[in-house]
Amino acid sequence: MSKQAAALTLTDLDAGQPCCPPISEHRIPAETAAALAPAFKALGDPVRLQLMSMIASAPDGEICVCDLTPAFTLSGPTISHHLKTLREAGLVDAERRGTWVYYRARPGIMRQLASLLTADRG
Amino acid sequence: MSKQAAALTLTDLDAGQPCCPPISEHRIPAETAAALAPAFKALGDPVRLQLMSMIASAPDGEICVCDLTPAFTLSGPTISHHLKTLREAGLVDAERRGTWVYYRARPGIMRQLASLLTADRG
DNA sequence: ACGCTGTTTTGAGATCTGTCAACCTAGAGG
DNA sequence: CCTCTAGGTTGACAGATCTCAAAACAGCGT
Repeated sequence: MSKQAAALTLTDLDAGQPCCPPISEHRIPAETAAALAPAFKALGDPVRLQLMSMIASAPDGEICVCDLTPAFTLSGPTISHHLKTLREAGLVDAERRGTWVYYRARPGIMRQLASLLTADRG
Repeated sequence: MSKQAAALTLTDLDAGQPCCPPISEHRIPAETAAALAPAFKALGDPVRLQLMSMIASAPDGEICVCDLTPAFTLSGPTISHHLKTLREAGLVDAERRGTWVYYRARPGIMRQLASLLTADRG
């Protein structure tokens, strides 16, 4: 990294909606890049991208860790670590209900990442 | 990488257009995740995200490295390294014309990444 | 209280990443 | 051929990341 000044945090991105025009229209300032990069970084691992997909496409909007773990040939702690990374990136929320923990996607940030990549011109 | 079976490569993603529905609609298979994750990973660094933004928003569709480097307080080799990462992720193309090297965004992959994140429901 | 199952945390090791200094290559212009 | 500038490559180092085993924590049963 480097030194960022004002520091937009990732949770800020959930509140305001448009955040910024597509990168094909305007250069994003350094602070915006610093705020958004961690979200892309979190999606930059095959396991996490697949986890994110499973969570986002869950029929009830949420999915149990017990349904996520057996989909991979990875240990429980490793899946838990990746889920924590997605959580800290602000991409998902977790809720414990009794024995099981359920994960749910946060649509706001995903929408912002998508709009950032969407080119409105050629 | 590792050992994936069919192995979609990143350059494949440029050809076919829709590649896959949004992750909020269907789980993406492991091969798709493995193919797309490197692109997200490349965007997961603040410097590269800003570089990508500068390239994608360049007025003539392309921008000289000599215009990119002075925008950062980083050494030339470091910028060159990040540009190589973006190149290998299939996000940009480079062309040398005389003394200077020009970078240009590849719209296909960006569009696919965006559509992957775009939720059509909820 | 005890044990059992699901999930997270901790600790450790191997690999990867961001950065720079030093060096190399490509082209322009004498 | 020589020199100058624009970029890229190599080597090295500190710090981050991925993974697992072991331990800890949280609830549910009995």
